[in-house]
Amino acid sequence: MVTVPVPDLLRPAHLVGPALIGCVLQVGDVALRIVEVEAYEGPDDPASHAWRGPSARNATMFGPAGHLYVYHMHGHYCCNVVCGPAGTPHGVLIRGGEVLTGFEEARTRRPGVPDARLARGPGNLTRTLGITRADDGSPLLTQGRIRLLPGHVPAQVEAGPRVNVSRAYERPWRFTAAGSRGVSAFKAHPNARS
DNA sequence: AGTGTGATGTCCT
DNA sequence: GGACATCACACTC
Repeated sequence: MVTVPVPDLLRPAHLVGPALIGCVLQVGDVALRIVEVEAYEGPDDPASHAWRGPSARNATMFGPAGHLYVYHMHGHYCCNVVCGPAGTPHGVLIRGGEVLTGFEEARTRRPGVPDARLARGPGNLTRTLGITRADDGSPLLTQGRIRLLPGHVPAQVEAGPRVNVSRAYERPWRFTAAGSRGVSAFKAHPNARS
C-alpha cells in the first residue's frame, strides 16, 4: 500500500474530501481509517450549515482550516474537518471509518456492536471516538488529543450523491473507499425521490 | 416563548 | 419501503 499525506486543507472541500479517504483520525487511544466523507461548501452549497451565514452553531466552520467542527443532531454528534482559507466555511463530514487501534475502549463505548460496524455512520463514528460538542474547534494538526494523520491509499475512491440532504442532492460530493465495511448505507432524502 | 427541523440510527414489515 | 425517538439550534413571532 502507498502512504498518503494529510492533504492540503486550504483547497475546496470537494477536492479535500477524496484526499482524506485513507487518512487516519485518532482520538486518544482510538484510531480509525477514514473510508467515507462528504464535502460541504458553505455559501455556495444549500445543503451546508454555513449556507445562511455564521451562527452560534457553525462558528468553527468560519475559522481556520485544520480544526474540527462538531454539531449535534437527532441525539448524535457529527464531525467535520474544516478546510479552505479562514472565512471560507468549507468542511468535510467524516461519515465512516475502520477502527485500527483502541478496540477495547471503542467496544466499551459501543457495547454489543461488531467491530466492523463500530464507526459506520457519522453518529456512530463520533460515539466510537468519544467526540462531543465539547470537542468543537479542536485543532487536528497539532500534538493534541485529536489528530489527523497520514494513512494508506485505498484501492479505489468512488463518488456519489450525499446522504439524506434535502437540497443540492444531485452533487456527487460523497466519497467512499470501494468495498469497505465501514461505509454506511446510502439513503436519499424524500425531496430527491421521484 | 413557541415552533419546526434535520449532514441520524435503529427497529419494523 | 417506513416509523419514530430525540434535542440543540435557527427562525419567527
